[in-house]
Amino acid sequence: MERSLSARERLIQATSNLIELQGYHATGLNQIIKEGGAPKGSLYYYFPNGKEELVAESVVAHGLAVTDQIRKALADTSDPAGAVHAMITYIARKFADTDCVKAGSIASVALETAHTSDRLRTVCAEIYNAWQDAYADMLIEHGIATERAARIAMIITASIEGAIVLCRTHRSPDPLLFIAEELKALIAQARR
Amino acid sequence: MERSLSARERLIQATSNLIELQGYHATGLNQIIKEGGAPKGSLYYYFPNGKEELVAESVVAHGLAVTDQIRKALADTSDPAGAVHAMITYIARKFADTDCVKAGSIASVALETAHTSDRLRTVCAEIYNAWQDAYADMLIEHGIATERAARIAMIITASIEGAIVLCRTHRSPDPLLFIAEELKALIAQARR
DNA sequence: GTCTATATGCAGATAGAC
DNA sequence: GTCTATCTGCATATAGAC
Repeated sequence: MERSLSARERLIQATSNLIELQGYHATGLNQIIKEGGAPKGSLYYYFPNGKEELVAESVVAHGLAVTDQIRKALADTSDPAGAVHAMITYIARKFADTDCVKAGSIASVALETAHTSDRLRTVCAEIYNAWQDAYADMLIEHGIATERAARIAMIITASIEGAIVLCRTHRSPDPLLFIAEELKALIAQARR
Repeated sequence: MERSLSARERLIQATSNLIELQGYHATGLNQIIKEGGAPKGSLYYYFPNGKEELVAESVVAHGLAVTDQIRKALADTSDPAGAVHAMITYIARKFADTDCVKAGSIASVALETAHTSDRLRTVCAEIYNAWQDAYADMLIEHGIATERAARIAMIITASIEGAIVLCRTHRSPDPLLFIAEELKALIAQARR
């Protein structure tokens, strides 16, 4: 872990990394402080509400960073179908390059906490909305009607999150590559 | 829990229900035996390898039942796009009727165990393949080329699993209803 | 602000009576 | 085959020294 970051930042980073790899319940605070190079006292100093608060901040930080990446990947293109296709193949490559782990999903936190923590459920919902809005805005800019754009943005978000589940299960980037093709076809057809 | 089922069956049923609601790590064996009405001794008598074995059997049983439902829902139709649409709206209704919980997904087990249990990861992979094959067979029967059918079957599987994550996060069946529309459009277009 | 030692509880697993 | 009592370990969280 980078020593240049503050203890607080290191804890958030470590939390993001470990939770993406292992999930929410399987990741213990002892492991987080070890990986983040900070003692337990600091954790409860910066995050008085414990694990829920630490994970909430970590999901927000991660989610907003991904939102930026999505918006940048889709900006200034004349080919929305191709841009979405390129973005997903990029995710697939990153996934393959990290031993079939890192793809930027928050699905494990969303699934594991939706039923027990309203705070974490709401945080995940807001991040998903931000991602979906990024897709929808781009589609609307290219002439797709608002309601249709919202639906296509929804299937982009859902199929990426679902494909990441399949990629991890099969230990292969193929599910992401397959849905990239089909989403490209869907968007191209919607513009006619 | 039904007293007519054997203790073994009750344990498997209870495991399926609790894990769909809470996830893998959040569901304890003590809760499973309480809900299933069986003592811990019976659990380790029937499942000597403990939680991993119990959950593996439970995922297989659940997964095969869902495979049957998919195949039945798609059999004997002249309209593949409409059949997929109807099937997904049926899942959305069941989800809404169960306080936004039950939709038949195995994503939480898949995500939580992909990195730590090869047995559970493989079991989930086989179930996902069975679902995907059910979609692909139907599409091929209706004249879609084999490779395209495999890709569409993949996006059906991925977007349903992903939409269920979104549905649980937003506490709404809308994500499933939205992807049902778009998958219908995609399949209809592929047949032309 | 930083760190360690500890409290409390429940997890999965096992031993052994019946 | 069925059941209970118990083991060991790690979880989150806290108290308090420095």
